Amino acid sequence: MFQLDLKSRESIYEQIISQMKELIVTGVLKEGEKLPSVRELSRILTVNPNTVQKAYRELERQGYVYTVTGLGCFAASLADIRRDETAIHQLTETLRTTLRQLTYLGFTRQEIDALLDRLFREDHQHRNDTEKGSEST
Amino acid sequence: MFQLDLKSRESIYEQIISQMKELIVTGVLKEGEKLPSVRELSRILTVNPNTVQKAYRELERQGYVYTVTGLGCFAASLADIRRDETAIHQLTETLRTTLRQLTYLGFTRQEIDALLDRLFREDHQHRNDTEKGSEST
Amino acid sequence: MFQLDLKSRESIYEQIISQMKELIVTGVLKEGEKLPSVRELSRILTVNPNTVQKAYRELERQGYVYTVTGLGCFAASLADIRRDETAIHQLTETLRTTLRQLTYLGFTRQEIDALLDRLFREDHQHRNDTEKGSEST
Amino acid sequence: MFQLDLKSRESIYEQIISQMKELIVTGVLKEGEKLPSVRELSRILTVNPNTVQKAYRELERQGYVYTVTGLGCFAASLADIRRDETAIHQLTETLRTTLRQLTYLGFTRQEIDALLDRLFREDHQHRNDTEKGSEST
DNA sequence: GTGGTCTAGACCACT
DNA sequence: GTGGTCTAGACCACA
Repeated sequence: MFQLDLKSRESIYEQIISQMKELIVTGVLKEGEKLPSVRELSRILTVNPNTVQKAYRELERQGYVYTVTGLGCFAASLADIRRDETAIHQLTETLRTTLRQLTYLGFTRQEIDALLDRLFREDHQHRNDTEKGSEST
Repeated sequence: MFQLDLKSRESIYEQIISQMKELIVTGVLKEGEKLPSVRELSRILTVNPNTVQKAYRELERQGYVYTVTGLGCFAASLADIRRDETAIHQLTETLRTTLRQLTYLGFTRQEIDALLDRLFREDHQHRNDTEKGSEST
Repeated sequence: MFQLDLKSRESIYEQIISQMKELIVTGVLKEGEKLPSVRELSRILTVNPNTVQKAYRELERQGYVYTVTGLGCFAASLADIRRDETAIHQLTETLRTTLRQLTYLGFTRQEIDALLDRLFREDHQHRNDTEKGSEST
Repeated sequence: MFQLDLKSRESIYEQIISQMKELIVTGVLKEGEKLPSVRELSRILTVNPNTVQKAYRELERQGYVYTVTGLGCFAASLADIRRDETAIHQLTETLRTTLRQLTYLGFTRQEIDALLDRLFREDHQHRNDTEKGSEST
């Protein structure tokens, strides 16, 4: 379910955040569904509960989950999440920087468009594979 | 010449790296041209010399500059830089992740294409402004 | 009758307390009238009986209800409740802090007065709506 | 400089946040001025560095300070802070609840207005005292 | 020196 | 059981 890379530059709690976001936003975790408890996930990943706690707290702050003390942590509604302008703005800026650097490396507009097309096709393929994988589970 | 933003989450040495890359790859610093010395640049930017030193070392590792002991640091050739498959691969992966996250947030292929178009136009504008600015200097 | 919001940061027993207070103090629950039993309310709200129990105990401690062993929990008299200097003092202190923080954020006395006026009007509207709603029930 | 109340219902890191906000927003800590380092403040308050760290991180997230790794934490500009709509919204909601509860306790609009007037006068007095205090330091 | 992350283990309030 | 806070002490990257 989770793939932690301890050697990655991305810190553990950030990896938990981004992977949990993916589970929620792809619908694997549906609205109102309970996330594993802090202690449970910390056991599964063999990391400290505080690390999971930090990730969950940030997910709540960003509106991806909501917390009920004594009950647990639950996935928020996709409609709410998608209204998150901050996330969109950050992604746009990343995109801007990446495109600019590609042009610096000599890529033409046409080459970049071709690259994007390839990525879209691969992503589409990836999603189909994932869906088939989750169906069979 | 340089714009450091202390409030940015990007560390200072990373800002030096990306701005120096931009100067080289846009041709402001031509092949073989000498970069300011570590001490000089650290004085100009009022940052710690160690910080500039770290940026220069990383630029050399990535092939953007080469160091001649006793003489200083010089811009590498654009042809060499652009042959750097590692950089291209990393940018492609960043692009892939960013596009995927945008689709997660509900963006359609059409909306993403429109966004890319906007970014290209803004970047074109940006480069024109920069060129005019450097001409007058 | 009750509106629990699990997503709220306010804990469930606190939500029960404040809503029960509102029912008593607005006269929906009249002096001496019996509150639903702990078990009954916990079933209605689908929350843990301990949670309702905790809310009732706190309401009694604050003088809003009184318990007759074996019979249940009853609304106290408004006259008694309103003589509660502790509640008034706490609200005054909350008010003081809130007003001060608004001035910190740059609000002038005039802007705060305008804000208060708006809140009074909205509250008046709210109460009219609620009364109509309870009449039809 | 700081007054921590370990018995308070407000947690330590929240007390640090609110008191640091007050120092910034009242101008005791001016824009760009350095806050005490995490370790230093933790020593002063005899609390764990992690607790101070948590408070600083939240202050940064809310835009009251900005962080430069390796240099420290600095007060942000008042102009930026005052554009924080979230804080204003939360204070407005607190105000709404408080006013409503006062009316529940039998307060008339006139009595509440008189109370507000008293609080404004006391707060004005309080601020004059504080300014004199900081002048003499 | 600075902030940032992580572990280990404790205690609390809420359900 | 749940999440939330706190301590003690370690290690890392950055300036």
